[in-house]
Amino acid sequence: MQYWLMKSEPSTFGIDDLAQAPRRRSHWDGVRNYQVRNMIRDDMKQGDLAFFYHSSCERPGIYGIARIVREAYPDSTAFDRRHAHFDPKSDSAAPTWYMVDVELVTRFATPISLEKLKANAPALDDLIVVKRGNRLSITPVTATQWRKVNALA
DNA sequence: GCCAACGTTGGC
DNA sequence: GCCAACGTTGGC
Repeated sequence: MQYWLMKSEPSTFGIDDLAQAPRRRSHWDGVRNYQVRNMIRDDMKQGDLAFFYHSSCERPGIYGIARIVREAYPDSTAFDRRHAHFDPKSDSAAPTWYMVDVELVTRFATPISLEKLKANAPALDDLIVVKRGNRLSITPVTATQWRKVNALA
């Protein structure tokens, strides 16, 4: 059982979208980075929990918790010529890109802003998302970090 | 809108 | 295999 942090732009897909999805479940598609691909394909397991982070928005921060309900399977949007995430190099016989399914667990009554996460240094210094220049849309979170962030919520 | 940071691409 | 150019991300 591992912990994660999953980033998304709320203008594209935010925690409200997940809350309104049927059974509060959705694909997490569009991963087009090899490091992230490897993590979701090789390390992410059913039952893992993840912080739902909003980026590129007015108040970046952690808005709630989601659970991995389906492990990695081929990301069909990579094969869809009309899709924004279409990847002509991806072969359906040997898929390059994978996605998982997530289910909303909790929406925080008060989101934990990036500002607040940073204010809790050094305890959360190593939380990858607060690091400058981090561009990975999914990052691992240690059990200690998980506990500390939850204590802030 | 700016810009730093980073991943990817492609010429050599 | 190197590395400059380019595109993207994401906070501010």
